[in-house]
This record gives sequence, structure tokens and C-alpha cells, in this order.
Amino acid sequence: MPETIRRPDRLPENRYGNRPTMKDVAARAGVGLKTVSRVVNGEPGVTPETERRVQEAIDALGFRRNDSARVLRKGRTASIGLVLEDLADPFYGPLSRAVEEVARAHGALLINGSSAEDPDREQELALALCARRVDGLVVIPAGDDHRYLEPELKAGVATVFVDRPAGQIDADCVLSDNRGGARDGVAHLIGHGHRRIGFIGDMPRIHTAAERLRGYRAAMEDAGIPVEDAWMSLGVTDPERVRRAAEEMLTGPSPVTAVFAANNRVTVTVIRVLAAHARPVALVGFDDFELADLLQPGVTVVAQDSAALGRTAAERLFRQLDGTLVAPERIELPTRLITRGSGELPPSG
Amino acid sequence: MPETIRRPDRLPENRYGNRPTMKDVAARAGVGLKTVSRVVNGEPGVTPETERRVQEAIDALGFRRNDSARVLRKGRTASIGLVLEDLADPFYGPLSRAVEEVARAHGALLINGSSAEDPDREQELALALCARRVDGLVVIPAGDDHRYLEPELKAGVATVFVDRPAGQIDADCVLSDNRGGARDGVAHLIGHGHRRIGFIGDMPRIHTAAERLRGYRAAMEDAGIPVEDAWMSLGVTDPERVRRAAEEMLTGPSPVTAVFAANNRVTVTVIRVLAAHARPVALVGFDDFELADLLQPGVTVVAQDSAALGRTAAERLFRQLDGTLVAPERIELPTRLITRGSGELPPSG
DNA sequence: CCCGGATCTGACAACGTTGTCCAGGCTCTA
DNA sequence: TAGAGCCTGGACAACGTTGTCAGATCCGGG
Repeated sequence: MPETIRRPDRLPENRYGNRPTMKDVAARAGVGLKTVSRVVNGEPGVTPETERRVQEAIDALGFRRNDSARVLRKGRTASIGLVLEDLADPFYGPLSRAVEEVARAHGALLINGSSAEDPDREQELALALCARRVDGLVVIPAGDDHRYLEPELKAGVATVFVDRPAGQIDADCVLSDNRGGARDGVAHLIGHGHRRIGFIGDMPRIHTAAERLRGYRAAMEDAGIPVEDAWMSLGVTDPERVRRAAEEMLTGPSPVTAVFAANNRVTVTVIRVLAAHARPVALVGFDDFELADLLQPGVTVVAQDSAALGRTAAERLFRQLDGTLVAPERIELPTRLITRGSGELPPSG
Repeated sequence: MPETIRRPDRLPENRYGNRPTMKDVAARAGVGLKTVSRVVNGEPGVTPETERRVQEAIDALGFRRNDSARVLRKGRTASIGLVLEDLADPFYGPLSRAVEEVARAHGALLINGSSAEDPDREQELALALCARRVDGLVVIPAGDDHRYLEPELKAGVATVFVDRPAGQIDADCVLSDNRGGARDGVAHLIGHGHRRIGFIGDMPRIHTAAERLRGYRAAMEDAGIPVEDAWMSLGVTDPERVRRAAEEMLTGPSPVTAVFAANNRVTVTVIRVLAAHARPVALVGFDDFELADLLQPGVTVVAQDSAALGRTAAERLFRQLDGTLVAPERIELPTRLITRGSGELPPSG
């Protein structure tokens, strides 16, 4: 197909398909442009009769206001961005739901996407949202350097980090008390007589993982129990390797009688290993999950309130936008130990 | 505070906080506006030296292109909307994740929200997304009348319905084979010797619920088993009432030896009832869920591939946008029976 | 009958970007 | 060294909306 040399700037008339504009509505209703705008936005100063004519034209043409133009003119988009780690992770469902509810209450829409735990993708996504001029950003960080957001912060984009703190910049963040929660969970096992307790968690470069490890160490130290290296498995995430790590600490020279699983993925895998294991082994997991109570035995967990994380973050974000908030703060929400059986098994073997 | 009588149209200089524009960048770099645009968009025709100067000014000012203005000019937003029923429902996690991946592959962002199963809210949300001029819409319907979308369809907004069909309009939809799946599940129970089989499902006004009921009836009819009313519970969703319904069919005059649970919420509740019940009762559930294999016995389910639903829908949407697709179609994806034990229990009592 | 005021309406500019098109400077060849 | 042609850069309009402001209309009262 030969390339057209001079295509007119104005496409025939099918931009956005061929949506009618206020101008079209005005022409059809026989009124001025601004009058249509007034009707659409419910501004006062329009006779009922005029309003009726305009409304009629709107319905007839199927007019819908173009919010891009509106945003351009007004400067506020009434939308906030949410950068998740993984949309499909059940832990984030209630969180994003909570963010959405708060946004809705403030008349804002939610735009979101997942970083898939990739720092570059997190940055790409966050900046794309800023280019859309979202009013604010809720970020669950994948990376640990967020200086790329500095111009945005300076430009007034409200920003709150959730679940993990921001890196290299001073910003609001809302976290769970990871260290305290892990400490409670491990102390619970110690309270039931365990001394050889295993820990399986993610890489310590991830803030939550590091904090939970600290909690484990603190609880052990409080009880005066020296920790053996063979009891700890760090940075192992895929099910197969978690399985192997669990089996090693169960059968090693100094076998553990209890396991602390530092996140829900690990917990589920460990449950599978323990189910196939002859000797009963106690288990406490970080993060609650559905049906934990129906397993045999029920799984004792340190639960974080992911909905509260989302709600708190979103509320802070809108308070930043109101201007009622100035100094960045770090908020830690408490966790809750839920006993269901697996954490109360006595030591054996 | 007294209202300012005449506020100048031009706010001092803090719209969007006070973001620099291309004009500012151009001034600082000592070049024309369009040259900046060229650099930002990687268009050819700029000397390396000029490009460097411009890039420097961009970095120094922290400039970020305003996509609202861009959208206004170009007519495409490179974003699609997703109207979910509930962000927090684990069934929709993989689905929205799949939609996101496809969108990402096409360079589009995803804007989403939940209808909370409320038709009015679904409409409000869908139209808000259209006002943003999303290029397309993936909708999991809450209501059954979608004529409100007609002007949008006419205007060229690509639209695909998922999980449930569109009501009163002719549009693409991607569904699971609900009837066939339910039929397979119930036939499986019959194959293991059951004749008195209970059905617990949602209100038949919901398409999926109605289809699954049809599947149940069809399987029973195929086997020549007359269905008793007492075996069916319809429109019951909250856990307490599901619990009661289940108990009634287990203890009634003609007690069932097996239960078909028509969605994952119901399944989980029924599991709880059966766990507390003396006589073993077989169970097949519609929808798979995590840990179903770890329960005692493992739960046999009719699984739908929610990721495939999302992927298929999103791909169709982008094919609509390409123009490679014209006539709306109704696509049904197969379900898969996963046997884990609970569905293979023999009749007892 | 005219005027003041209140009410309603519309012309116009501006938001920040991109497409078009032309001007000027440069290189290369004859 | 002049001329042709290419390359780079910039002026300008337009996208659809809303804020400002002035003009038009209508009413009642003096």
C-alpha cells in the first residue's frame, strides 16, 4: 500500500471510534458548548427546559465525557496506582480490595499491575502510572532502591509503600510487625517444649524475610538456645528446594522437632513434607491461609491483616493528598498468633 | 476564608504539583518544543548533540511526559479496563493476572475495580472506565442487562465478557463449560454407585449457577434417577445457610450419600459440615482450590482454568482492536475433573 | 417607560502533547 | 564555487474539556 504523502491532521471522524463531543451535543441541542459542560457536570445556572434539550441530545448521540481532556484541564485524575508483587497471590487479594474500597470512597479509580518481583518491572510500572498522572501511588516494592521516584515525590505524587519499606528515599510505609510476629511464633514453639527449631525463609535481602529471621533469632536467644546453622534455610523459595531443605533438617544429625515457615508458600510446601513424614513435627507458619483450620492437624499461624495494611496505606495516601499529612512515617501493624494444633504438638524423636 | 472573586485561569505554576512540561525542557535546552517531543518519543531526526542537551534538561528538571495530553491528542489510551466481581476472590486472581500479562504484551495498562456483585456498581464502574477512554473492557458481569454499553460498543470500545454471558446485547463472551462440567462431576458420583445425590448452588438467576444445575439434572436423567426436591438447595450462599441446607439433606427422610457443591464457597462450607458428620459422604465440588489435595480425604473437583479464561478473553479483546475480529462469538472452555478421594467414596448409610 | 439586578448563555483561551509543513543550514557533486 | 538535495529544527494548529467573563434576556419597581 503506497504511503499517503499528506494525511490531514484531522482523521476523517473516527477518533475514539467516532465519539460525539460536547460540541456535537451542543450543535444538536442548539445551545453553546459551555452549557453542555454545565449540564454534564451538574453545575447550576441552566433552565430546566435547556437542560432537558441537552440531556436529550446526550442520550441520542450516546455522548460520554472524555476524561482525558478533563484531566488535562483540571490537573487531577481522581485515580491512584497500585503496584503489586503478584496479582494472583492470595495474600494480595484482600489488600488490593481494601485499597480499592478506600479509593472508591474518595471517588478515585484504581489502576494496577504486578511487578512479578522484578525491580525493573516495578520501576517501569510505577513510572508509567506517573505518566498517567495518577494522584497517588501505593507500592509493594520488589526492588530496594526507589530513588527513581524522587522527581515524582517532589512533584507532589502521594506515595505510600506497603509490606516492605522504601529503599534510599524518605517515604511513608506501612508494614506488619514481621520481627515481633516471628518472635511470637517461635516463642510459642519454645513454650511447648521445643528447642531444636528449624527456620525456612526467603532471601535475607528481602526486608520481610530478614526481619522474620531476626525474630526467630531473638526468640531463640531469649530462651538461651544456641542456633545451629543446619536449622536454617535461607533464600530457598521454589517448592522442590524447600522440600529438600525441610527433609534435611528433619533427618540431619541434630534433627529439628519443629519448623517455623516464614511465608505462606513455604508453609504449604512444608505441610506436604510433614504429611509424608512418620514422626510428628510441630509447625508454625507466617501468614494465614484459607482452610488452614481444616487440615489435620490445623495449622498454627502468625497472621497478618493484609486488608488492614491496604486500608491503612490508602488512607494515609489520601491524607497526603488532603494535605493533612506531611512528614513520612513508618507504621507497623501487629500480627496475631492463631493456634490450631500444629504449633502445639510436643517434641518427639 | 473569603472566596476569591477573580482567580486567574492560570494557576501560579503548581498544577500537578509543579511539573515541568516539554516547553520548560525546551527552554532549558535551548531548542524547540517539537524537538523535545522527538527525543522523548525516540523519533529520528535529532542530532546526538541536541539529543544529549535535551536529555540533560529532562533529567535536571525531572520531566515526565503527561500521558493525558498525549491520549487526548492520539486517541488511544493503551489501557484496558477490567470489571471484576471481587478482587479478593482467589478464583479471580489468576484470571486478572492473565489479563494483565496479555495487556502488558500489547503495551497496555490495566485499570480495574470490583462490582461487589452489584449490577449498579458494575455499570458505574464500566462507564467510568469508558469515560477514561480505555481501549477495551473485560467484564465479569454482575447484572444481566448490559444495554447501557451499547453506545460504547458502537463507538468502538472493544468488549469481552468473561465467566458469565452478556445480557440483552450481542457481544463476545468466554465461559467455562459449566453444564458439561457439572454433568461430568455428577456422573462421576453416579459411576461410584451413588443415586441419592444432593446439589447445593447459587441462585439460578446467575447464569453459571443455572447451567451447573442443568448439568446436575442432565446427569441424573441420563442415569434414569428421579431427582427429589429435598436434594436440591438453590440460592443459598452464606455459610450458615449452606450449613443448614447440607445438614438437612444429610439427615432427611431420603438422605443423600453424596453432595455436588456448585462453587468453591459452597464446597468449603460443605467440607466443614462433612468433617463433623459421622457417616462418610462423597463430595465433588465445582472450582478447584489450593490445598484441596491435602485435606482428608482429598477433595475431588471439577476445575475450571481461570487463567485460560482471562487469557482467552484478553486476546480476543486485542484482536477486536486489531480489527482481525468482527462477529461476536461465544466461547466455552472445557473443565477438568480432578479425582482426589472425596468423590470416590462409596455410598454408605 | 426605563432601569437595575438577577439569571442564563456562549465566546474564548488554556491545559500539554503530537502531526504537518516550511525554513534554513549543511553536504556533496559538477 | 554554485546548485541540488538532504537533514535538522521549530512554528502552528488541533485534540475535548473547563474557567473566565461579558453579553443577552427577563423581571419587577419606580
